[in-house]
Amino acid sequence: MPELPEVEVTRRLLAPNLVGRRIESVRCGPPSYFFLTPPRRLATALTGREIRALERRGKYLLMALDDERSVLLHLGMTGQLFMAGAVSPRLMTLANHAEAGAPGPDRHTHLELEFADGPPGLRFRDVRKFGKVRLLAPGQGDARLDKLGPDALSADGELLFEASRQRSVPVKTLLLDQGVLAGVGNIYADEALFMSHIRPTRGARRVTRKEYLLLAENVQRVLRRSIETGGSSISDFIAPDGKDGQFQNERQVYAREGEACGVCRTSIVRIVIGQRSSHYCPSCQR
DNA sequence: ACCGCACCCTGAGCGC
DNA sequence: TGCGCTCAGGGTGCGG
Repeated sequence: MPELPEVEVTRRLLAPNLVGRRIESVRCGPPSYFFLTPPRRLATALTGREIRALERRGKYLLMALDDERSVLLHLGMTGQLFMAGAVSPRLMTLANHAEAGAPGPDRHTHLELEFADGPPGLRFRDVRKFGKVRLLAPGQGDARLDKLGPDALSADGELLFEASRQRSVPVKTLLLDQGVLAGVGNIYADEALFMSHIRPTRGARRVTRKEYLLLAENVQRVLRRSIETGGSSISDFIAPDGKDGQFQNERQVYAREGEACGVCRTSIVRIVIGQRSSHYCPSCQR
């Protein structure tokens, strides 16, 4: 689900619901791949704390607490952060399952926070458990964050060009490298390359400076547009208020294999690059 | 330093 | 209806 736009939409809708509120109780699911900090330790640390801020770094969220500790969150592929009771038109049972007195708690909801001032609480659900939660001590960094390149919302073509010179990978792979540019994922990489008329298979070194300048502009453009429309709700993403994003309706190539290119009517092609599906127009992108 | 690949996990959709 | 297969927007860790 979540690339930069979905994470940013999540942050913007969540922040007003969280900042300034005090955590009264915490419920964690069983220890799993999902918990980088053991759930019991996490629950103890969070209980009684007030949330001071919610920030985004690339596809990560950082929740700052009033004791100078913070919580690092990542949504993985299927993570959903939402306020309890949110009604999702597509995934109705999902958001309400735990609250609606359904038979037993939702086995995919791994973290639940209740607040001292009453409902709604916060829910973190993640079917595939590729998401992550980690408690950070005061001043403690995180190797994952340290490795991130500049944020993709301020993508810089000169930097992309520089980073591309010693790389032998396809340009698509370069765009997905979070150490080069933080926040671009599979959908927006394909879309930005289409907008820039660059074929995703082309070697990163074969892309010119001028093309990287255009590509950086289009990365910014497509990310901003997606944020405006609430992100892409293709399979799992719902916003914290339960609403669907709308950007999937504006996709030009992603998951449009066999459909006509909106510019030239050529059939969109799907191939695999670096174990990820990639989509492009063989006529518009060279 | 870089690259390709296996792997982490669960569910949906498809062909038979 | 059921089975087996493929696919899915994420990232890490390994060996070459």
